[in-house]
Amino acid sequence: MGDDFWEPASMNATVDETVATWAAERPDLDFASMDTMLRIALLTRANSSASREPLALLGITLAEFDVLATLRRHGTRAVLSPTLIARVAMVKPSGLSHRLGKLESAGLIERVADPDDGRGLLVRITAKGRRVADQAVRIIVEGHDALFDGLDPGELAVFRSVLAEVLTRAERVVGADEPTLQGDK
Amino acid sequence: MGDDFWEPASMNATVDETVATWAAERPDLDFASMDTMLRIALLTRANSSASREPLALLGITLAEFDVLATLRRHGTRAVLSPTLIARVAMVKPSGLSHRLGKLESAGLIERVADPDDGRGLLVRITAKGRRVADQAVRIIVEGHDALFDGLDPGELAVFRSVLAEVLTRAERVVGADEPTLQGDK
DNA sequence: GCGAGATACTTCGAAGTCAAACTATCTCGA
DNA sequence: TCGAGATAGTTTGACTTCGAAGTATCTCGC
Repeated sequence: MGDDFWEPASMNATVDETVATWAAERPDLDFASMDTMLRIALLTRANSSASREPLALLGITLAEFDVLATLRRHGTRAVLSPTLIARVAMVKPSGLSHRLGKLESAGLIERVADPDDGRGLLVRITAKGRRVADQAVRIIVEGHDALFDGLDPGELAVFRSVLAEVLTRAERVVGADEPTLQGDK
Repeated sequence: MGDDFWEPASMNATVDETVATWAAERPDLDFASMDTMLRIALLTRANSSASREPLALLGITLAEFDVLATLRRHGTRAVLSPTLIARVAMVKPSGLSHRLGKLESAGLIERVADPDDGRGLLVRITAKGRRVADQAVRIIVEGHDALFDGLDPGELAVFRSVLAEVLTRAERVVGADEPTLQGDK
């Protein structure tokens, strides 16, 4: 093989190439599942990439959107504790403090003392934060829709049911060693 | 709704809850695609999590496995340039230097000067690196297989074809703004 | 009441990645 | 042959996240 067989290459082609080279070196293994999981990983990555720029225009990162969205979708006047937000957003409390700090500096949220618990805080989204969240979620949803628009409804239904099943299995695997699943790096 | 409705919660349930709360607050938007993409993102995350521990037993991280695997699957005596590896592994050259440094310290790879290009290096996997890569890929493949084992072949075929189509679309979207796709944070 | 242990959140330090700057070398036209 | 511009790889600095330690406050049995 030459060694410039690597043009920019599409993601689908990258997966094909990866699996093909593995299969040639390790004919004893079946790489069909790896093929699928590689595509899923690349899809996740591409999707995150695609969101980054439009969100940056709104002044937030995807990580910050996660937090802002959690607040926004729980209602206009909802107040949530950092602990709760961290659990839903699947971030460690230590990481959340930083995100909340940035969101607060940007005037998108407010932290106030919890009147019922001297240790606790309550996080509330501001009017500005609500506007940003509403614009952001529209962008996110449009991006997602573009990926599935026009696909055969029957095939899509199968896709979703298989996905749910696989996710259930993945959970069981992770949960086996580790009661709470978290971070991937 | 109470505010302790958040037990550990399964990933599928987390997605259901997220989409349901969004739908309640923004009935003007359709969250079906977000539902699917959330599950895909969580699956990616869970899958990475699941690999981390077994790979740690072999003394490598998932990121290092990416590099080691790239070398391994290109043949026992293949020598690749860092630039090529970075492209295939979709890492910036700056990030790759660090990974190669760690792999070299661990004795899993070697970097030698490229005889044909004074600027370049050639990276070669060592015998030890090959052993680690072979053990690691078996672990990875077994993990992937567990996610799909026993599913209906017809449904799986549909799942894979939809996935490939969606990945193609994702690529087009990203590629529109950005010639090379990369990093997700 | 009181004190031991649990819980809420933050801060600090370590690790990993990217962008940008830097050094060295190569390519190619004049 | 020379030199301008491209290319290979590393280094540095900024940023983000996690784990662990730290501070403050709550809970509950005595």
